[in-house]
Amino acid sequence: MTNLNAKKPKPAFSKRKRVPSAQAQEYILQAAGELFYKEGIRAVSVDSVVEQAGMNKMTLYRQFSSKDELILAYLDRQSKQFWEEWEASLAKHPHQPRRQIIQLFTDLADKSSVIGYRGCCFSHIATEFPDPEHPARQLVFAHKKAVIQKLVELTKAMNAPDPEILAHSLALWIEGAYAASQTFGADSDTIRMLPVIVEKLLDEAAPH
Amino acid sequence: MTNLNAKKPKPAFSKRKRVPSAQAQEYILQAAGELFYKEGIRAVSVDSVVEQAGMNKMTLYRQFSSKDELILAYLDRQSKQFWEEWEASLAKHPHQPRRQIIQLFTDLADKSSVIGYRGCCFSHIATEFPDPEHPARQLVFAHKKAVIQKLVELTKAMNAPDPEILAHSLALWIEGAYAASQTFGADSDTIRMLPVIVEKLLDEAAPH
DNA sequence: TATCATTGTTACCGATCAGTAACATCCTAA
DNA sequence: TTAGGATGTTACTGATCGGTAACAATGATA
Repeated sequence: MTNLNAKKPKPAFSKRKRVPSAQAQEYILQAAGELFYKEGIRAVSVDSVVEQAGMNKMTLYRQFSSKDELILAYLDRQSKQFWEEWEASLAKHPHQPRRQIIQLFTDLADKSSVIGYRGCCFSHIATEFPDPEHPARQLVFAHKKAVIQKLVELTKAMNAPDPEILAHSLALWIEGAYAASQTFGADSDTIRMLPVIVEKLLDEAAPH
Repeated sequence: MTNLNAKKPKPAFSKRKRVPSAQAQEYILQAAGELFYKEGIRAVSVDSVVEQAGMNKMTLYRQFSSKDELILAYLDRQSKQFWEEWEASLAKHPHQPRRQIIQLFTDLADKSSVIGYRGCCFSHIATEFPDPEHPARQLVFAHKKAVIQKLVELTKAMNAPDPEILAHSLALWIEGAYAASQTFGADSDTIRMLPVIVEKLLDEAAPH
């Protein structure tokens, strides 16, 4: 009752296995990736990340000094994965920028049609963290800027008369697809039309 | 010390003014509108809404049975405002659907360039409430569907050969503009190009 | 074998959250 | 004048949040 400092002996089951910090970090980032994307970043507690990872909260806080830092690590991972998928799309049609662009959108439409798809995790950040000065927002800014830059390279490579305009048009559709996939779910007319309208735009912007 | 049930007499300043419930509701919805949009819905507490409104928490809970219900009322308001602005854009060029569409995007670009603009509050909901069955999500779904429907009406009115395709193309750009304005802020190349690319698309989709 | 940094575990902190009970005060209508 | 419903105010609940202290167990190295 009054013995506030009582130490419970605890059976000390010692079910615990020692996990090297690098692997623990991996588990935690994987769990964070799933939960943040599925449920939203603010909605996911550090405790639930830890539980999903099968780790202990202290283990997390020994790797990441705060939830914010965990979020940054999460975004870093997502960005790497994004560019891997991007390059995978391009690799299907080497040196054919027009077909590469169409492939990007076809793959995007495919991904958007998977149940559980929730759009772009970077856009989620922009919504969930209104302060543009937040470090996570800076990562979002850099990421989206890089996407436009890569699109410009592609539209230049296909000799579009106005590569900037075309690239921004495409970038807006990418963003739109992210949003639409969230609103309308896996079965969306808009998403289904996406590759078609891109092809039409490319035809008109730079006849081949 | 131990007198837990002590009632503090309170000077009873009686600074309180009685406000009829309808007006209280108005104050609360106005405060909720500002805060939800600016800071995000999950990030805004009921207490802060109440404080911003200059009301008391009980006053809020006598009008809205829960925060969720307040959110629904907030969305209802935003939807009404959205359609008012939409109609205002159309009214600038009666019976000229092509110019009406361009006006919609011009006005959208203008709004997106205002400091503090945070994109589409309905898209925020989709991000912040992952459960598609959430009543707020249903409102978002209905709203976005209505937008596409209205766009189809416009593209049909301008005798586009494929009004559905054109309408969805435009809808994707609207969504994209919302997202881009958040990422890049008030000074965005993408947003600046928006009216131009729309005009180009309209020219090519349905020559006038 | 002894050392000691690393890892595992529990219990806790103060803050904040959505929501409510209980009571004080006011205003209107009869 | 009075009764009673509407409104104002305070203080509270139980849950959850991000983050930490303190200590126990472990295992590689010397």
